[in-house]
Amino acid sequence: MERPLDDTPFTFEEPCPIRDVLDRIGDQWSFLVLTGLEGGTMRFSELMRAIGDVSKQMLSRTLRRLEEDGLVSRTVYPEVPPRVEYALTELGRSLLEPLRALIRWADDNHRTIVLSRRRVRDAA
Amino acid sequence: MERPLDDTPFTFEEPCPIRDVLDRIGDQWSFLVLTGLEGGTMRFSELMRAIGDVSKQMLSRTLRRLEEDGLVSRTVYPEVPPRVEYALTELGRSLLEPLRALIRWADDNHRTIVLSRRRVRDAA
DNA sequence: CAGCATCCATTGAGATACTG
DNA sequence: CAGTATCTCAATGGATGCTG
Repeated sequence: MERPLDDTPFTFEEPCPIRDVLDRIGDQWSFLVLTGLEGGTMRFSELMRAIGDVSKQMLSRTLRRLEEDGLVSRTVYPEVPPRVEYALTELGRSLLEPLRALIRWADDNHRTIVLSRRRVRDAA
Repeated sequence: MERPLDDTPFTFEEPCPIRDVLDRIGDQWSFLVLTGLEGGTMRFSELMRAIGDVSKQMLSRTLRRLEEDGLVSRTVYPEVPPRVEYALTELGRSLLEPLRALIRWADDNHRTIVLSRRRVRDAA
């Protein structure tokens, strides 16, 4: 919910910074795009191959949103055939830091989570 | 997508730990619940008030999943009226660490993101 | 109080086809 | 090559009412 229960006329753009950020990187692809660009500039099709199972539809949408948020830059080279390169901005790179901490945690604890899930399932 | 494009018979439960974790905390409420429990044990209705705009439906679902994953513990006191207390497990508390780094980043950079978004919108 | 069942609205995401 | 447009389906999430 963007709005509280009552209809107080909020003047802030976004009620909660963290929700806003998590909504973005929490979607299916933003995170993968961000980490995919970690190594440097990439073209649309390169990103597509790197991620593997993303449709151009979703990759396109995701990149556009990341660009809007200023996390990713987009450079079009007016050639034929067209070439478009994506890269992390300074802001995007800075987000990678806390993201890496999360990745590390996920790697370290995923097994435990899967086992916990299974235990619950088996009990049911 | 849980599966790659080809139909290689994967035997792993979950192909990608990070996606799996982000799917969880990336949903609308898990993150709020986790941080809500940061201060210690809380009852269902307390959590509800603390978060503010979550329905009991969603709070219930969220807690159940977090419990399944072993991030939150649930203790039922057989009283009338019933009392149920939720708390972070050791695992849950450990997740809070990298999460806090993300929160910090969000706080620090949210303004920049909002401004970037607006700039793009205004240009259009 | 806690929380499940049901129903409904919104959004996410895939497939496909078309364009500069 | 790098997208956009359209359509469709599945998953998320909200509202409400009922129960132990």
